[in-house]
Amino acid sequence: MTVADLHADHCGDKPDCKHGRGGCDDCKVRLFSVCAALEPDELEEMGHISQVKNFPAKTMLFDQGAQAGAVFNVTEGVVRLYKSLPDGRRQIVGFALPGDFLGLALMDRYGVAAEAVSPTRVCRFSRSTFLSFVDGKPHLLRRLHEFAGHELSLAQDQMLLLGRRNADEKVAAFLLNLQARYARIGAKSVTVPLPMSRQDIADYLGLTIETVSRTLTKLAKEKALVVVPDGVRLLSIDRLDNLAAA
Amino acid sequence: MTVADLHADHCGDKPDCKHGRGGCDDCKVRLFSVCAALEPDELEEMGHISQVKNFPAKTMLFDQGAQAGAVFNVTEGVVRLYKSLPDGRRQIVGFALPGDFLGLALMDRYGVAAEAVSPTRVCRFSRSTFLSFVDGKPHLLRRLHEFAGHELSLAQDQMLLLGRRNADEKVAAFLLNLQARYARIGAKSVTVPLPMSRQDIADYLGLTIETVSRTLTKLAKEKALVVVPDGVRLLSIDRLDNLAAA
DNA sequence: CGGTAAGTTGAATATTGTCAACTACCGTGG
DNA sequence: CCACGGTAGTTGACAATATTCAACTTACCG
Repeated sequence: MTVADLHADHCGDKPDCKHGRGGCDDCKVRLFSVCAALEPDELEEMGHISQVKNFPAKTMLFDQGAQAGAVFNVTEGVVRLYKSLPDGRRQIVGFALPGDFLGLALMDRYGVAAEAVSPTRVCRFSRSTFLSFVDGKPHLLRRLHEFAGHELSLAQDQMLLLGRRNADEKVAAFLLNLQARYARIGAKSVTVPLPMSRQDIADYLGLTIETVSRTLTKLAKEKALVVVPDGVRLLSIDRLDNLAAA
Repeated sequence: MTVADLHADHCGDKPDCKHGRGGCDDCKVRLFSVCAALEPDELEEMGHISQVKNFPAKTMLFDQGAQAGAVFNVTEGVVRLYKSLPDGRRQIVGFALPGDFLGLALMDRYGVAAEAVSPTRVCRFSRSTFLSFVDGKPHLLRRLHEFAGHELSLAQDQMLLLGRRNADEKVAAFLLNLQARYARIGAKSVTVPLPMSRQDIADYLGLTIETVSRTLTKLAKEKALVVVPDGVRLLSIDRLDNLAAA
């Protein structure tokens, strides 16, 4: 897993394109994903019921409120998960990175919409097939539940951020958080790629695009970071940590 | 289940007081709680491993970050779940009502703190005992996972509220939400009890106590509601719905 | 009663949002 | 290869919403 995997190479612009190569055995995210709970024979079966699929940037994986026909395991790329108000205001509730599972709740409708931020590759499972697969595999269900618990915990952190932190703190926490998540999947670096737009960041942090931009400029002036193309380089983790202080 | 059950009668001020009476059979929240997934014999066993416990208002059930020694099923009362920043800022991430389960994630540490808002009664389970109990009962684990998925969905709604709604919309959504939750547990009424303080409401909505107060006054002036002791009476659901518009 | 905690209201302030102009970047096509 | 057009991002001036600080009222409990 490298920073390069934040962008899946894809076959032209076709949203689906099955690659013959690569089963679950050499899947780069297997150990971070729900699949790590599986025995070798189960993993084999998992490979049979899944379908590799590519989504170019800006394409939608599924829409909020739609019948949940499938669940997904992200293997490459970045996905934004969001909710919208009727008047167009948008709140991004999370960015899914390689290893993340979409449709964790296993509910019959999607609670959020999902769009590829960068070219994305996923393992796709029909929801009903996946449900049958899970049935009778309590260890997999336990793993899914662990993931859900983790998601819930992240959501609660984000509530604290949205409700009680100012713009500086929000941006600092966001960058450190993203850095930590990249590190977990093996892309440890002080240069944090930001494949998502300023608007995405704003909609994630409950700010406007202008405030995000100003805050980054301010942090750059303070020598806490440098804005680079499609990312930031963190200069003073201390300074940022201090702002983000959990 | 009535509005009265939002306050548990309790034995003096002792935080623990086992009532001999009442097993799971005549539990008022059984059908709303995780227990509804259980077979009669399992329910019987559940009764044996649980302990009824009372928490007077303002007492803490558990603290953020503490070793998760127990999980709880709330049967009466209201509990606030919150996270705090080092400087004292607080974000309430949810209010638990009768039927709600605390410690759903089954993680080894509590991610949030929990305090009784009103006198509260719970079924308490040692976490390890509960884990053993769940082990080998996939239908119960499924039920817990459903609850977790629901919690996650609520958390995402709350993110949208915190990040993208103004004060009026926040308060209106909060009141309607609470009314709907009371209705689900059988306390349907246009008079919405507010056992929690204005500070609690503010910390839940990402506002200050003054803004909450002003907003309620404003909505009262608009004849959308009337502020009554320990609650509000909703006069114009339409007007509030319009503000809260999901 | 008297004292404390909770809630309301007002005036001033501040942070963030809005609107608008401007700049940088990137791919396309002449 | 450079010009063009479009998108994304930055910056500035001003406005608005919510916060802060403070006074005051009300309700509650001993």
